[in-house]
Amino acid sequence: MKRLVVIVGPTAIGKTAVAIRLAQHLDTEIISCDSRQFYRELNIGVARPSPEELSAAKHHFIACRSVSKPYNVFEYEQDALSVINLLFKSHDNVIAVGGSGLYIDAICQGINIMPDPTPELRTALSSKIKEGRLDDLLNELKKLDPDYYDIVDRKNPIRIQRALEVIYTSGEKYSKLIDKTLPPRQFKITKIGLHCERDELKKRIYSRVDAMIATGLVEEARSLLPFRNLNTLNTVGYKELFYCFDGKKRLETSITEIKNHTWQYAKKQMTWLNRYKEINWAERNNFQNILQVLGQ
RNA sequence: GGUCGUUUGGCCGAGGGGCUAGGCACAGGUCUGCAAAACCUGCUACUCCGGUUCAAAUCCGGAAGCGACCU
Repeated sequence: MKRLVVIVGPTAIGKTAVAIRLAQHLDTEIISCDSRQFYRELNIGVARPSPEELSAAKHHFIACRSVSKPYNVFEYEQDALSVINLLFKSHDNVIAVGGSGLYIDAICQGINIMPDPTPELRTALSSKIKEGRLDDLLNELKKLDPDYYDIVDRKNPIRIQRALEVIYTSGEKYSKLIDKTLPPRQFKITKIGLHCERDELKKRIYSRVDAMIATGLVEEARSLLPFRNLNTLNTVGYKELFYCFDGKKRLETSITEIKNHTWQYAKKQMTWLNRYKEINWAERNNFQNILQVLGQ
């Protein structure tokens, strides 16, 4: 049976290096599972693999999109799956690597099919939220889909909006649509979680941020200023610098914030990883251990 | 040395006799199409000493720190 090796772990732990080494070892290619590395305009700030790294092993879904044409999980899942299946025609193993939990789940478990809302509907709903009429939307949701109303995070506007978008465009209950069991994948999945000590990861994050600044993150961010209102630019490493360009913050402050926010991001990634019961943990440096897990 | 002002949690900051804003940071958590996003929970401080009061972070007196001005 074909096998997808999924390498996960918090940001800056060294997933890229492990994935490349493993790709070379298994003579295969890499599917990136990083929701920010999709975008060609984002490079330094999202720690995109270097040209050397990219040529050391074939990567898919790196810099394949523009920030002005964002991906969504469903579209990504479709695309990723077809690439994976294509690769399985000539390879026994394919590697997936990345830090975006939702996207990893989409690859591993799939995601229910739901219709896309029209931009008009989306705008209409989000402007209601901006006007502070979340309660109206909640009442609407309560009426249209009481089951989801019961379980939804009622303080999270994005969740409410999403549910209503789906309900309005599909004419069905959101809770019904997400309830459908997804067919299992036709390939084996082995998840490997990279681990290291907390303080070490923190240090790695901090010094990676310093390295990003040294290699031109500020200039990269400045060039993206025209896109600052796009959601894809609501990203650690850029948003902090935008405030700095406004003169609202000093560069030093922004850099510290990037470090802190990246660390917080890493912690949130861990809470996502905690749901993977079947994960195989390995120390970040222990490649032999990874090979063992894979039975190599 | 004198006068005036100021002193609130790790940081910023509002309030101003009883019910202790808020933000950031930090810690923990949630997650089925914007996910490096969004959201939730926790974190009860008012410089010190004395006084007034049933009750003081809040009023009064003093001390200390800080700031401005004066000599």
